[in-house]
Amino acid sequence: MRTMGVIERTVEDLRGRLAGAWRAAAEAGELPGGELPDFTLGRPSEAGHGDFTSNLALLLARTARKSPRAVGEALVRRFPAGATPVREVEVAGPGFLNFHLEPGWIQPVVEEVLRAGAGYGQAPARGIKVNVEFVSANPTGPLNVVNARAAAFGDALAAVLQAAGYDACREFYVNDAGGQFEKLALAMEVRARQELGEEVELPEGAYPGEYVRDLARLWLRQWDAPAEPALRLDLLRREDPALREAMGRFAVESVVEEQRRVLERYGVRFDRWSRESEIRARGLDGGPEWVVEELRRRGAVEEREGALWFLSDRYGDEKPRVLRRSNGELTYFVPDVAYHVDKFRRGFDRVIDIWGQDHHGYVARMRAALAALGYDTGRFEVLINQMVRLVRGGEVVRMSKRRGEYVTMEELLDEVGTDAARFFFLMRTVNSHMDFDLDLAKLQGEANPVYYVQYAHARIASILRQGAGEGLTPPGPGEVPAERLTDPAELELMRKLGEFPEEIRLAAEERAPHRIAVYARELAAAFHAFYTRCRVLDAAEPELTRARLGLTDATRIVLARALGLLGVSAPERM
RNA sequence: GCGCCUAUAGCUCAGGGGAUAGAGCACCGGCCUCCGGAGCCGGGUGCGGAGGUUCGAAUCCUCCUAGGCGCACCA
Repeated sequence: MRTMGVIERTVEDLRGRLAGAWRAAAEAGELPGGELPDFTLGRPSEAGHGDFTSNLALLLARTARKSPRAVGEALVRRFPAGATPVREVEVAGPGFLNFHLEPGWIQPVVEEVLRAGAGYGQAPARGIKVNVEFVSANPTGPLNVVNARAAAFGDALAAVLQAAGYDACREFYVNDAGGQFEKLALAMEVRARQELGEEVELPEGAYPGEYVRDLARLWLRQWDAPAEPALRLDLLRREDPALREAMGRFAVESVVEEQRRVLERYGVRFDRWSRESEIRARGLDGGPEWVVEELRRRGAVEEREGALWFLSDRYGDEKPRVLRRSNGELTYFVPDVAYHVDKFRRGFDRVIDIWGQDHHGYVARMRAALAALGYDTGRFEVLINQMVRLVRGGEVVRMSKRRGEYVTMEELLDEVGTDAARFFFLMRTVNSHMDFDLDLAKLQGEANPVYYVQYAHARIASILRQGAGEGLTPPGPGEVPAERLTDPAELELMRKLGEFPEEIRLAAEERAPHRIAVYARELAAAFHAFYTRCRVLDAAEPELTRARLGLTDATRIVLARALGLLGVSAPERM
């Protein structure tokens, strides 16, 4: 049995008492009985409206044939005593019930945070396995800024899921086979020939990126063949499939290694790197051929014009999709289905994919395939990571992938750093297009929201250092005279601390880690306001100092945890 | 043409049925005898348009407009 946070406890108490007031009023004939409506009990939008507010009177007014305010008055008259110290319940506005509590209600939160430490907000394990697959960039070139956004999002989502009690796995799918691979391998061969001095054009079907030159050069350096260029060129011009394949493999491994390195620099570490080549190699044992046969067995395919079609329109897709082309090759789709089946077979209760906007048209067919194979598609989710435009000096930075011109993820990190990049991406919802202001992200100053939050943490660290120098150490659990914390800024800060567990839960449920970024900013703001109003270290007031040190330390814990979920550092000094 | 996403303050964005719609930037004022001024406080005729549902709509539904992205026997 888990212990509830002070806000959860209070909400439950007030809800119960409000329901009790309704029952009592109904029994007295003041209000109609029947079903209790699904009413809200939450934080009001405005400070003057109390600590909690409810819309119950508004919802009951219709069936009661009374004005909402009259219903409210009846509920207030019957409102029973209980655990939470309620100073006043007022009927306000069109009929809201506003609960004004005694300041003591929130004070236990300091104790809760100090007791839980870094585990504050951590939900107990639910025993639900979630797979989060993200980035999964083609191994044909360096990662770009959209990949950086996906990486920040996927990593933070997994962290938030873990905090919410899920068993989350971060996974990267390497498309190291199929058409893109062939294009890369071909480009390697031609680039190597160019490198050896041959005047040869890059053909249409080859991967155009300039970096393939570097890879070809690296490959040549380690090529196990006679060193004479003429001989080497001769070998390459034979266009030997095995040699080309080897070059392709070399390129893929180099690129994947490079991607892994950049991601690690970004603080993203995957639990698993799955490979399309391995899925393909499985054949009838859960591989692409198995998918085809299983769909056939279930009557979901049709032979037409020499190709094999999956009748995906029977499963919610727009139209049938090709599984095997008339030239005998499987489409990319088939191993991809096998890969998703593999995730379910590995025991994941939920499978979450983060895809780029340009793949959203692919969602319906993947869903259809899983449905046709008998999987519950409610367990499969696709989140779409929208485009990123880089803005510098008020101008959109032009990028063209076709011409191989784009800002790489690494260049982005060089320019603004990991903390700013991650925080900027995570301030936004994932499914809306975003402008990334490079100038703002680079600013080491007040304008930059990431520093605002980090500054709060550094400031706390500084206070604690200063206090330690004066023999004023933060109190442990059980040593905080929290009843001394009554300033509005202190109450607001405690309230924010209390909201953290719920924020984690909502961020996980809504797949919205940006909630944590927004929360971190709000928590930092609440601390800065507290700091300005309330002096922490005051030798003349040892009790108050102890209480405020406890609150300060609790804020440090939660700020560090929130930043940690986002993958942003929480510096002691800046 | 069809589908998905988006449209909120001058700019970048939160808010996804509740009261007077928020924050940062920018702009204009204040605030250090004192723990870090990378801070605090104050300053706002904004929900693309039109209908609809509702006691109540930025939020839900329909249509329209604008932008992005898809709609291969590519991946």
